[in-house]
Amino acid sequence: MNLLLDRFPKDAQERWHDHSQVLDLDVGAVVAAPGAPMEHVYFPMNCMFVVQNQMPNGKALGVALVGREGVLGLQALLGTASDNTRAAVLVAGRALRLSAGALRNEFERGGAAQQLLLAYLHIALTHFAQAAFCNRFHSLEGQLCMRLLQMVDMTDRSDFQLTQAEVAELLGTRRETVNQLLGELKDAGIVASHRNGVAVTERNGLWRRACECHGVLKDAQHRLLGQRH
Amino acid sequence: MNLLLDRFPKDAQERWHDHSQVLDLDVGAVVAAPGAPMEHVYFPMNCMFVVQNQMPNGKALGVALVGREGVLGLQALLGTASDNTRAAVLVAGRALRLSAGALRNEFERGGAAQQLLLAYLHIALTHFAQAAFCNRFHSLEGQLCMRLLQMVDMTDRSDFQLTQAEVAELLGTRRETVNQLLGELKDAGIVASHRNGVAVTERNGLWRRACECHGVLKDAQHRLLGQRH
DNA sequence: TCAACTATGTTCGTCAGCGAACCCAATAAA
DNA sequence: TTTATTGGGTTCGCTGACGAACATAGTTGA
Repeated sequence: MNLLLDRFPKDAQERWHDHSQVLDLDVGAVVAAPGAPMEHVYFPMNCMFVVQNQMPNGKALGVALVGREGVLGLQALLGTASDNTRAAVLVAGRALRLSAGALRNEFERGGAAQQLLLAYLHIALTHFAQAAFCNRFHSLEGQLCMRLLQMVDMTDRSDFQLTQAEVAELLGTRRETVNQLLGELKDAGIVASHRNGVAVTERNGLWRRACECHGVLKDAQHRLLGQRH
Repeated sequence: MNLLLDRFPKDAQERWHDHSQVLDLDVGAVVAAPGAPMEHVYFPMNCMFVVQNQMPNGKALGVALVGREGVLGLQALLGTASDNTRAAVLVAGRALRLSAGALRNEFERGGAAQQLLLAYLHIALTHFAQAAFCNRFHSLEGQLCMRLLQMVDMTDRSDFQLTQAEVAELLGTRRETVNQLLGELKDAGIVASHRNGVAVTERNGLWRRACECHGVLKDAQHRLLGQRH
């Protein structure tokens, strides 16, 4: 059910069996917080996570979205130290949760599993670097459309339960600005927004207004993991 | 001479001996380009690199500085595929260049060397995520001061050979804006700028105007690698 | 059913940084 | 020396996004 998990060798998946559970996650659930070492990693099955960089003062910025083509929490591989990463559920659904220890053991065996994890670290680096670029050069409209597009493509849903304030935190902007932007998209017939939710009605319109990062990240996914067009 | 290299086990360093050379690098030399897989990694001894995210259209943004406390090019570990990373020499000097193959072999042995490389990957992720945050929230003045401060701290020099256009490319802005900002810093007696160069005259002034990222990145370095004050 | 809360809409002034179009000084090349 | 090139300095108008201060509408619960 998770495209990345499926690519791991069968024997690795079997070894993980006793160290993993399928969880049902609600919107807003926090699965990683600044200062708390990761004890699990999460393979989204049909849900989605936001990875944020959150500073001590509380300000946060979304730096990547993780859906069924990825995994959340590879920091667990990199040592025990914590960082400023925060992660929360953006789209409710199921995810497979695996203990950091089991992941680490598999990694240390080397082989295909290690390769795959390293490749996904490359993806993570690419996402973060692209987020930097995007925040420097791209308009908030472009960013909003790009993120919505990612959400649609990564979940095959078009209706999302999230408030304008949550979108604002994803983009690192004010709720007022999000309201403004969503208003324009609504006028253009691209989204419909009800209380506590946004529904994408015309994916193409989003695509036209989204910044180039959408394509860049899709390409990277394809190039580094050889999956999805 | 390189703080990270020093921390590798002696036997690893010996194994690397035949696969590495000390190079003298000039300002502007390009050691990594988008689309070209990394064949070496570089441990700066007294020089410094900029890591940029460069898009196909040429626009680029600096996402990290690498000095004698780090290493450039760990993508070489993550697979053969290339990404949008560009890296160039920002401060001239010496660096130890190691073949990607030798690094990879050492990594696959596991043990302390692997741990250290993974920890440094964590640093790289932190730098990138922080760059995203910084470009979203911090003024260009704050960013410029932060980068200059990093340059001073990472090289123990205070005079840098770089044009305003190069600084502009580091920050992802226009040369005119850099001119503006440097003018203000000059008026405040914090830097002196001659043709083709910027000299920091009052480090404290920089520190006062630098954005919080300076401290964040220093902390991360300390926390994740346990080195430097 | 009235109050408290949560979420959405809207407006107005302000400003950092952009884009474009310049001129001038220093250096390198002829 | 004269010319060409490279780098520094400045100006003006514009605009995306911020900050603050609101008004309104659903929703929960006492």
